[in-house]
Amino acid sequence: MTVPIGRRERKKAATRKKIADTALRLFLERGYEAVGIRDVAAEADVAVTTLFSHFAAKEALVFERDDDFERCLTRAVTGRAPHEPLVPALHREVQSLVRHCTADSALPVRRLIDGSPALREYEESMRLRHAESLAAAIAGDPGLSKGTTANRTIARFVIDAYSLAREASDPDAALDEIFRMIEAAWAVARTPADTTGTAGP
Amino acid sequence: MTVPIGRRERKKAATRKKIADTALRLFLERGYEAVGIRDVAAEADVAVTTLFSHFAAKEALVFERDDDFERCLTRAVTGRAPHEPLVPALHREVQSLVRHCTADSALPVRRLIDGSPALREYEESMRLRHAESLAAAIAGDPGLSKGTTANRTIARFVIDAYSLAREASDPDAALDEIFRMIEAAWAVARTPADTTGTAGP
DNA sequence: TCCAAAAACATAACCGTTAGTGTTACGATC
DNA sequence: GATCGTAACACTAACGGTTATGTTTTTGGA
Repeated sequence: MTVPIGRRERKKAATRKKIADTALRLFLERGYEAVGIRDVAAEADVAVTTLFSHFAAKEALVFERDDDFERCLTRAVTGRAPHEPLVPALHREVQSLVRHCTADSALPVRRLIDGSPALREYEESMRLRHAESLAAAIAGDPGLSKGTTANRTIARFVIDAYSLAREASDPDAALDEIFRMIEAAWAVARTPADTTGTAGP
Repeated sequence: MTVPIGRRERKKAATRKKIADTALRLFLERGYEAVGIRDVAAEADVAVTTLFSHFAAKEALVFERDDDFERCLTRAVTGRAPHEPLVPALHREVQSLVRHCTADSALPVRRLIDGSPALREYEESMRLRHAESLAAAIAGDPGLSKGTTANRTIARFVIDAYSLAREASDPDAALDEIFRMIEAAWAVARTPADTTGTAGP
């Protein structure tokens, strides 16, 4: 009843993990492009079709923990203290995410990704999906209603902040600056009913 | 001296055009994924290798005129009137680009792109490159020096504006709103020397 | 115990892309 | 105008990611 995880799901998870671990190890050892899907499958002792039943593409083998990213972001919106303003909450969360991925322990994987165009491209297209769900989370917050365009725009800007800060020489400083810009942008985003220009009576 | 285009270059351009035209026609007729590279090559009466010597990838067959996009953007920066502020110039240019691609004549191609994940992904990764060269153009302007981070950030925001406005139900209105946000963001971006916070004397 | 669903499997193919290896047509040079 | 280097093109064959097809094994529950 509680969490009756049966043998079946446990085995499935184990297989998935074994594939991911094996793949990452091989990629780090020999380089991403130098390792074929068939190599990974053989080393993990599974069939190629099994591998693809767990992972949608070769690139996905590297981004195992990536729904985490999405969850962290949306939770920063939906789970923040009542009346806490949106942008600072996102700032904190993105800061934590950037620090997490610029940490020394994550360096080998980062180098792996940066070294392969295919992986970089894949990552960017993931970010777009993340931006969409972030926009949805913002849209779902009754406290702040600024209109669809404003929500989606801010969501994109936040994702940009993550990706730009990561590449900067001083990620923390860059992130501060970008979020100052985002704060200003959010401040002037208009509410749905406000269809007038900038003029007042 | 002037533009001595020889037969060779003319033939090359003709081959390229024939391939692109054939590809687009087939894609529109049967759908992008339903047409293989070998189909295009056969119909254009060239070898597969020839096709790939003109186009880096299958997706590139659809985005023939895409350096235009990049050129328009950078020219909007480098070629604007002296002392004309940056953001409005970019606004005008992006507006023109959005209108161009939401025009009725471009609709079939847009549907083609939106209908294929591969094409959407390819387009987005192009946009990233465009953002980089836009950032470079901004960085190259002696009139405005706000620092690398600010430049790259604004460049990304502008690209976002294009991509978000295109998908909006009212592209013009959405673009106006987004550029109001960008204007605000640009206004608070700090100059390279300015390492202080928000405080004044 | 037996059944239906789920998971893993094996094989073979499809498709984009590239390497290797010529062959032709052009433009420049003498 | 004959020669020569080279850019463009062609053909074959392969490589690597991905998918279709159909089969066998494992598992949870009736």
